[in-house]
Amino acid sequence: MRKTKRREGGKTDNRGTAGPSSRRPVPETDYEAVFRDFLQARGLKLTRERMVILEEVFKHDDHFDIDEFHMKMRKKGLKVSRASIYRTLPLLQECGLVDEVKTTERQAFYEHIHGRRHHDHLVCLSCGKVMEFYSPAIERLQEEICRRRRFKSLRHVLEIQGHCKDCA
Amino acid sequence: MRKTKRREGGKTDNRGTAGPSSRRPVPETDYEAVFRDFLQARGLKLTRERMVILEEVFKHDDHFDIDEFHMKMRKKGLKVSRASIYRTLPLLQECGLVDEVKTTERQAFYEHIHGRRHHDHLVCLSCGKVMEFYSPAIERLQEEICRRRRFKSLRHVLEIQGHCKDCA
DNA sequence: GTCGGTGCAAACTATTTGCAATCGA
DNA sequence: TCGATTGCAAATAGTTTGCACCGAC
Repeated sequence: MRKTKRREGGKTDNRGTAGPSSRRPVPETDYEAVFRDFLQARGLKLTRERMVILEEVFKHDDHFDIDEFHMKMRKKGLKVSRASIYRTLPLLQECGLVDEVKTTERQAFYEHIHGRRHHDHLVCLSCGKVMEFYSPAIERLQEEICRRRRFKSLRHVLEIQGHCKDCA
Repeated sequence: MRKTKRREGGKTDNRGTAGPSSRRPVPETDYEAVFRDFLQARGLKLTRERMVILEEVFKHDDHFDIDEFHMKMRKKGLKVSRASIYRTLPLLQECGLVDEVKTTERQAFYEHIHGRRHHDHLVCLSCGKVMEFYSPAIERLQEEICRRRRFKSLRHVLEIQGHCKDCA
């Protein structure tokens, strides 16, 4: 075994992943369009692998790491190498579809952010569960701090570690 | 070269690191006593290496990573292996003298916290400068969030990334 | 047909660990 | 003395990369 797995999760897709064969006006979900446009604008190719990865990313509604992600795809019979995943996720990040989530674990975690609001995390050190929260007040205070220091904030990471109510 | 160095920094010590030969009532700085007591309580030995590392840690007034730390020691002629540093920092962390700082970089950063207040960080993505800040209001809001979720908070990491006023 | 992309395996980077020699209590 | 600690080198773990073949445009 490679590491301490965090939750299994990854609920199945329930966001309209209508196949390209459906209604005329919206032949593809918007994240596909975003990625497609991004690739085109950069002169990059739209490969089968990239699309498979994109779809899979949007089927995860929570954080995932690359190893877990890769294995899940293999189980489904989707053949994409780990290297391609490592090469594709940064692209998805660049076009704003995916966010890299920093946790205390060694490896990187990702989550799709398209259509989701920014949020921060509560991480349970016992069971590994990750909960999201969002505090407008904290966001505002952070902006205030940056303004005072004349710091141009681009992103932030707020992770609270401890024990969830089930593990306490 | 091994990695993208963050600032060089590490201002020289200006906190009373009075040599053990100074005034009678305080023959050693308190962090030394803390470490000594901790080791004793755990039946661990006070070795030359551990002491050298401890002293060096308290000479850094900002974040440092292990590689940088090790090289700085070698330049000073202090012979301690990287392995010992890797083994000693967790001890210092356990006794509350040192904190591991999570950043977006791959490697771990450390900073001594003894006698310092908890604080969070502003990290400049251009020059790598790290600024500290502390917001009681944010701390309070975090506690509030944890209380509502019945989450027992043990620590948190808040890092705001962006560009400092010199790099903007 | 032309590059860019893919998969594989080897390379890298940060960290951990087994082991024999060494050292503190 | 005796077990804990050290340094070294080898082992891990996550990620990146060189290269030959393949496929999107």
